[in-house]
Amino acid sequence: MQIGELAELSGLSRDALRFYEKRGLIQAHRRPNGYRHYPPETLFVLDYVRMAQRLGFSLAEIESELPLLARGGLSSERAAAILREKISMIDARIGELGKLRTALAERLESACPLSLESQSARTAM
Amino acid sequence: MQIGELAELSGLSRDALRFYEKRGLIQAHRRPNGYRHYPPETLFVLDYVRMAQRLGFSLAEIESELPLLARGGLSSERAAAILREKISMIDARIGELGKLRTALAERLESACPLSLESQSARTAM
DNA sequence: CTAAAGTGTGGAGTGCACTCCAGGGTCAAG
DNA sequence: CTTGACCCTGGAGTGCACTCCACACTTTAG
Repeated sequence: MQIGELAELSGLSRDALRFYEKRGLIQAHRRPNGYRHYPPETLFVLDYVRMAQRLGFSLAEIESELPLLARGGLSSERAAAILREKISMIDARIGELGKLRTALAERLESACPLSLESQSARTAM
Repeated sequence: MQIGELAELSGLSRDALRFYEKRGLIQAHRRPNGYRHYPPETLFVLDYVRMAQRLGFSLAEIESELPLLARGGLSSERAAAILREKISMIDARIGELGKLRTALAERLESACPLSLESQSARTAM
């Protein structure tokens, strides 16, 4: 697969893909003519990157774990530790979202969903 | 409360607070000497802003709903609709996090948590 | 009265994650 | 053999969310 196709399938721009390659998030083989050639798994890597990114992780954070997970650079225990840490970060984030959801839902159920000034100190929203 | 105290209590910089004011996220009264004066509720607004932001909403998105929620600019129905929309966005996000969590947990339980290339197409991570 | 700490403004600078562009090579179709 | 679609590189530009700075005024402590 060359860059145009990958761009289309992944929904990312060619420039973004080249940028990700520079940062080490994805890799490409080169054809004799210099064109990049991607294995199909690259799509899964990109899916993961995009999802993690949408959930608030920076490319730097994604970068630091992805090679470990995808290309097995380290020991199993180390990788497992990273996974566990990541999972607890996700749990924390889910918890926060739940809190925010509750706050919004309460406000929605209350007679008057407006005005923060008047309701003052009861909820953080 | 003046800006220094608010900065300390909220964990934001004075510059960030002045920036938020320019954008309309918070408001300050002015003392005769020109100093900003904040009512204590500002802390709740800032809590909300920070939480929403950490969860991936841009200031522009937060901005567009906050005045409605906090200062009651529109009708109740409109505000309620915005709240409902926001809640469903949150639900969607929680769902995505759950999927990501499952994918990571599966990988953790599998004998070899490493290598994406070798596992290929089963999970997107 | 002076020094230090706090506040004001406007504007330039920063880091991130791209995006766009100029100038140029490659390849398949007609 | 030309035309159009695709690809390459390096570097400049963009939008967001701040952050830093210079210079000036105010307030508080000694």
